[in-house]
Amino acid sequence: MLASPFDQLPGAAVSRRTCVAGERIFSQASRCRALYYLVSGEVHLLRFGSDGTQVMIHRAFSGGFFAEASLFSPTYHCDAVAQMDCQLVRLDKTHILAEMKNNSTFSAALSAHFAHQVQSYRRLLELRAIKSANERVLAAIDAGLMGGNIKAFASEIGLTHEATYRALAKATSQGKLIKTGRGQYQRIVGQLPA
Amino acid sequence: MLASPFDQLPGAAVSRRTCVAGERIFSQASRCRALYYLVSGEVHLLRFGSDGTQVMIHRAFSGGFFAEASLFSPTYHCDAVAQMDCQLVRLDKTHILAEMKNNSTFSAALSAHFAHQVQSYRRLLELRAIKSANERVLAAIDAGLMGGNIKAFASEIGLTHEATYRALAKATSQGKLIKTGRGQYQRIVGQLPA
DNA sequence: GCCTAAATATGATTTCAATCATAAATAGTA
DNA sequence: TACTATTTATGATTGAAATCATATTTAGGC
Repeated sequence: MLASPFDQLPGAAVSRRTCVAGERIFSQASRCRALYYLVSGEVHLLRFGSDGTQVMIHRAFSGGFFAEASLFSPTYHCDAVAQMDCQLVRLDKTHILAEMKNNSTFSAALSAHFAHQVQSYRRLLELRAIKSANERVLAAIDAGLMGGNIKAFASEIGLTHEATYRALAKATSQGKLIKTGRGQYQRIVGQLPA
Repeated sequence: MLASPFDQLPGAAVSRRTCVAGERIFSQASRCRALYYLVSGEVHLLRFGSDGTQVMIHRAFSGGFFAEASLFSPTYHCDAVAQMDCQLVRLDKTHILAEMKNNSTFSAALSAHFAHQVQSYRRLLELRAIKSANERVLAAIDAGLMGGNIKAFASEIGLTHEATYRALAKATSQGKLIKTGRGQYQRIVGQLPA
């Protein structure tokens, strides 16, 4: 089941595919022909700087989209790498652009979708501006960014995994988190700001 | 003259206003009724964290928009502060939402506008992930982010102004920049990556 | 079940931007 | 013009995260 507004698209625009862990779904600078909906699995969007350092630009989970912003771009501007076996829905770019012309409800919903993305990037920017690793990690957990993997979480919030592990350990010793298992932490809600 | 796609709006949606340097155009959490086009001047969008630190979320210059992403939000999620005397165009939110329903060309263009914003935030995120202050400053100049004021530039790229001045001085001494005046620097294009 | 690889975790050291301090140049203003 | 505030600029010190190193635990493949 596709999420709004893409559920309004004609059948010809939609096709299913699977990919295995580690697979590159598309690469930076390659021609952009589609965007994707993730049915299950996890996909990371990565950009490689001129010095070889990689930046995680987006983490897509089940029920999320990726590469939407490339709709208006002739080429992809990042790499998409499956972090595990994934089921995904391919949404053809030309069909989407056509639907936008014909269906104002669809384009209005698409605008809203992008506007929310803009806001989430602003929140991420705000989060990454927190200098203290300890505070940043807690704020990120409160923002619901810690899904599953600590290393990916660390990368998303702009810290090394070492600094993240240390912050998690410290917050746990301070009673701000409880450790429910290896790599599993839960926020003590009583500590949330009023 | 309004930039696309907002030039398609009916006259009733559009009104002009001016504001003076330092004026707060809107505040975080206040009701969102309009978005703005900047005819002349400069406006900063700032968010204040729970610890009091402020983050620059966006810098709008002549010919740019701000608060577009709040179109689908009942309240503003940041403060807008005029950095100098400004002329701006107020675009009524309800009119825009109505136009989106009726005019698919308008909504398609609006989607494209937001998609480009998403991409520019991704570029900013990538830029801010560059750890070395020296490299970050040069990358930011190459990305065309240095407009006018060094302190605002420093804030936009997530560095202190001291670190930014030092990086500018160092790059100048290394011949990567030329200093054309107090606070005025120009990139030596021969040094750009191939 | 064994072997390898990756994630989790923590210790030691270094590095570099933040911070604190200060000064000169400029802009604004009374 | 004199006075104040701000920006530009640089020096000294500090602190905290990056880096390097090394176990341990877990997951996955054969």
